[in-house]
Amino acid sequence: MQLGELEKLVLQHFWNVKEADAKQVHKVLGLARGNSLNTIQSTLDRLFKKELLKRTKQGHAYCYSARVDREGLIAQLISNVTSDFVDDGENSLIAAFSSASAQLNDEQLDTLEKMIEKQRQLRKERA
Amino acid sequence: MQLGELEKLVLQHFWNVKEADAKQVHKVLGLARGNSLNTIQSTLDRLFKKELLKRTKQGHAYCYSARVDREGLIAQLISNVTSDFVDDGENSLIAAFSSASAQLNDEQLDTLEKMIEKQRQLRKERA
DNA sequence: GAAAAAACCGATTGCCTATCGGTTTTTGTT
DNA sequence: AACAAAAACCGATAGGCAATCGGTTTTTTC
Repeated sequence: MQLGELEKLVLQHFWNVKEADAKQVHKVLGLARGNSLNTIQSTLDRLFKKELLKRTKQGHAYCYSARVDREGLIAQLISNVTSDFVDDGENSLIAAFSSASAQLNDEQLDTLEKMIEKQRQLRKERA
Repeated sequence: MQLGELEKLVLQHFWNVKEADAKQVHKVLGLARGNSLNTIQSTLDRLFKKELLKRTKQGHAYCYSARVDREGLIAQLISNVTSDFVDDGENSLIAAFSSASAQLNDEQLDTLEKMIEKQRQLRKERA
């Protein structure tokens, strides 16, 4: 799946704003870029069809919100873009990690390992 | 950077074959898909311009070979596709790892950690 | 120097994002 | 119910990129 500039901006907007209708998004993003309300609406619709946004009819207008969080989208994008180069079996994200780790230097490997620990910690706290 | 189906096939070919000219690639990949030699040539040229293949004039014809290995390409693709969503600072690959790790379950975190160890081991052996 | 091989050029198709204008549908108000 | 305003929907255009070739020019090789 291919994301354009405006689509990316809109997604990021919804990681800050929880929910908004086309008009509101237009006010925040569209005006600055000189987009018409229609352009924003189309983009919201495209993102909805891509299942990256959800929406509910809020009386008058669709109220959109993120369907995936930033981490989820990143993971999905990585899987998409790497799946053809990776013998999956189960998880192309893991496989991609594995492959890409060859590109990291020692210091970066350390960093990565620390992040794994941090993840584990987070989960313990939530348990 | 955007890769099409044929481009991916060609890249994978060069991870097996070290080097080949258009004719040879066509014989192996093109005929099976019903592509003309020209189509293969164009694709090779596009990949060359994208700096994913290198080539040298081998007397008569260009002889192509991979400029990036599989791991390098995967890393590059991950960086490309995630860089807009990640506060880089230095390495968008690391940042992407970090973000995407939130999507892994405990078992997958273990797997990932083991891979880091394996990487380290590999490097020790090479040192 | 002529035939064959390879490279190069330019055009077409197909897919996708961006962008809107205009029309239809929905809603909210008298 | 009737109307005006708001929102959704439809369809069209433009631009970018992969895929695909035909045809022409340039190199090679006898």
